Amino acid sequence: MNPTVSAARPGTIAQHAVEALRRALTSGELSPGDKVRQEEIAAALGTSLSPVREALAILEQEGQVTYLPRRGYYVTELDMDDLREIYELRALLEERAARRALPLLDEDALERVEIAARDCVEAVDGGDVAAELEANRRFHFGLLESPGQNHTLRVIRLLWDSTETYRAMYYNAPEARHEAIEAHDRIMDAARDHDADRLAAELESHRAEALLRLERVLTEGR
Amino acid sequence: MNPTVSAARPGTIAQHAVEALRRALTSGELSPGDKVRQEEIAAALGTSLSPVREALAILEQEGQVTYLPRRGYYVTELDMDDLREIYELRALLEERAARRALPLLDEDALERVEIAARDCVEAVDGGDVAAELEANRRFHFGLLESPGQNHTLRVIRLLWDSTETYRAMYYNAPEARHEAIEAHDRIMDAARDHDADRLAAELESHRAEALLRLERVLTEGR
DNA sequence: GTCCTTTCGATTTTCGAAAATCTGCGAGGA
DNA sequence: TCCTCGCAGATTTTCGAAAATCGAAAGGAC
Repeated sequence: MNPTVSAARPGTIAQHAVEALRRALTSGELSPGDKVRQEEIAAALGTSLSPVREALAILEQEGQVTYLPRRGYYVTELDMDDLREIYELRALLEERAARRALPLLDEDALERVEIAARDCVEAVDGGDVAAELEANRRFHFGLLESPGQNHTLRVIRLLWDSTETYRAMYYNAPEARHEAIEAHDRIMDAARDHDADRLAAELESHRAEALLRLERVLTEGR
Repeated sequence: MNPTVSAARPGTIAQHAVEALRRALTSGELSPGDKVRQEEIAAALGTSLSPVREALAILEQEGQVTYLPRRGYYVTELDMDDLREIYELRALLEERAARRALPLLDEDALERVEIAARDCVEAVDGGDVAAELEANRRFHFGLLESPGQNHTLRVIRLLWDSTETYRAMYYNAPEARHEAIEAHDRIMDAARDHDADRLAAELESHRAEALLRLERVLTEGR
């Protein structure tokens, strides 16, 4: 009935903690190698340790933090080899998923992707990295979602999750974000034309570009 | 000093709970669709709820249990379409991983795989499904492990984890287990010869056989 | 008879504190 | 000087109980 009242009912505190930690990771509050102090997080969220711990257990499975028993959780550090491997896996799985999904994309689905693309533009203009990351995901997964690919998408999502921290790093460069927008246009075109080969090629070059930028960020950052 | 006493010192209680839950899943104590009562598990392990919850959060990420906020955890149910999709993904990723690892396998690595194969035989003879599952994993991952494939293996492990419950189901049939042993011999031969094409083909037929048996178990079980 | 509300026991979720373990530092000895 | 040992504070891990929520049964109202 009342949208403003019922809005404040998403899930558990643990889920809230997962989201908060994700934000901390993408905003740079937590950087690769940092130790994650449970009490600190709990205090910042105004909760006890239990939900924080559950959230960390989840993020550990996603590869965003690394767990050392009785020593705590640390923000996962990836080197260029890790990123390359993950991007190769993504290439393999995403091309396959995109080719399967493309013929099944109806006007509705394309519409949603289009909206996601626009949200990307908006987020870039507003300089909102978090919103950009979210809309970017919506864009890419919108192209892949199709019946019978749930597990494939779960795996791809895992790969995205484990590199989210680093993706956020290069999105801080404005020119990278603008270039991503243009790539999205080309991808969108190919999707609208239902041209699988072109779509695959555009997605590949989009990924390759991202990897290249990551390399730059990583080598100069160190 | 005392091996029986000092044996109980691997990790945290939460990790212990993960293993216990895995055992319950593969032994059939917990079947697909079952609700997992936290208190029940905690009582069985003689612990409080916190470690159980953490364990469940981990298994949820692996896909072995499904979480419904404020309603609890349920053992994940997979249908034939799910299993087919997961096996296709495995085929894609494992062939790639095997081809990359094969040239890098040294005598030591092959030795470890050989031992795993023997442990499989032993477990089959002893009728120990849990030991068979463990040795079987050691066998297959021993062929894939190689530098620069950590993330690939992480993904493959995820795919194995999410079907572990079902793999345990068909390993209850003795003829399936003996057939697996023979397949392992052929796979081992190909690996020793460093014949990538033959290895890939043998792995593929091993997987296809497993999927076929799963189909039988699933259709008659229902 | 059907639909809606109320209530109760069961279960999940969160808390706050106790217990266990780790890290860093400084004293004592080679 | 370098190393080992052991203590003190910080941090993680686990516990036991309180709070919140859910599902189902019971009780009306129409």
